Amino acid sequence: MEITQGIIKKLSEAGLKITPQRVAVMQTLCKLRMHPTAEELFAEVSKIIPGLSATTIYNTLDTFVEKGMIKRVKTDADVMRYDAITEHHHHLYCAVSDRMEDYFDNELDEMLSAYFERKQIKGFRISDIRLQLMGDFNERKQTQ
Amino acid sequence: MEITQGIIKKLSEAGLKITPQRVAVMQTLCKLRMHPTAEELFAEVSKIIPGLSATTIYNTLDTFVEKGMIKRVKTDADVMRYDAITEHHHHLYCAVSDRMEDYFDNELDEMLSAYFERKQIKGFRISDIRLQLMGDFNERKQTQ
DNA sequence: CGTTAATTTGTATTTATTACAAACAAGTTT
DNA sequence: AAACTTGTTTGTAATAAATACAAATTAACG
Ligand SMILES: [Mn+2]
Ligand SMILES: [Mn+2]
Ligand SMILES: [Zn+2]
Ligand SMILES: [Zn+2]
Repeated sequence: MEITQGIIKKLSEAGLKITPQRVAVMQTLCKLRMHPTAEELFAEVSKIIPGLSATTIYNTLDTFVEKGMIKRVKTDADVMRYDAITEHHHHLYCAVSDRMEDYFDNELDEMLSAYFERKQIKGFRISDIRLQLMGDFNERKQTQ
Repeated sequence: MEITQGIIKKLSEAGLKITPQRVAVMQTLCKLRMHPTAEELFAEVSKIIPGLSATTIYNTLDTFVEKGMIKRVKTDADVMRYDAITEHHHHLYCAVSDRMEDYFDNELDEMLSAYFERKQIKGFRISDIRLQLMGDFNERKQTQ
């Protein structure tokens, strides 16, 4: 399992013990590209680790966030979501379906850094520019 | 009270009954420029309306959002926040202090619409572009 | 005023998340 | 390999934020 090896490496680099729970959570989060909630992850990871505790999901996600291995993302809804992609990127988001997709755009990023290098904001030092592109996915047939 | 008149006008335009609770919530939300949470609003509005129910805050905010009179905003933390400003704008946000400030920038907006008019995203139609500028407010003396 | 429908309130409930301590297991030491 | 140590997981209980619901209240209208 190539993927598993990568995860194990990441875990030990972060100084964390390699547990089946952690491996499974990271694996699942990488697989689900939908920015799942803790509950969604709990359901999914439980398939791999029967008897898994919900608390472990929360613990694990918190730990991963602390170590910078994953990121939190928020939508307009009242649940925290998680993102396996830690590299800088933006999000496409449809408020109606609460669906969120990743958006990478280097040209955009360069344009924005150039812009804010020129136009400083008084009293604020920017460390990261996140775009949330609101709109709708041209969902096939809007039915369903 | 000029301000109160404006609020009353907005309420009736939205087809809502003018209640002291609604007026006080809107008034307070406009005054607090900090994107308060429902709980913060509850505390603040309670000063004006003693015996106010927390439920009323939630009801009122939901109604206002539905009518497009206010907006929800989210930070990395686990609470919903509300914004009296419905005009298009962006946010400066410091994750450490969980502080959020408004950011208006027409030049930026024009640059971005021009950019995305040219560079279409397959399968997604943009309706709004929201920037979250992460960073830190040059807080005087970082102490406290 | 009196009527009516919308709104508010209080209470109970749900959902998401966190706190905590005992049980357990990963990684290290011998 | 067995014992040790410490971090991790688990289950349960608690909290926080938000929602459901029905009775009490009140704004708006005639
Ligand atoms: Mn806003
Ligand atoms: Mn919550
Ligand atoms: Zn993402
Ligand atoms: Zn704002």
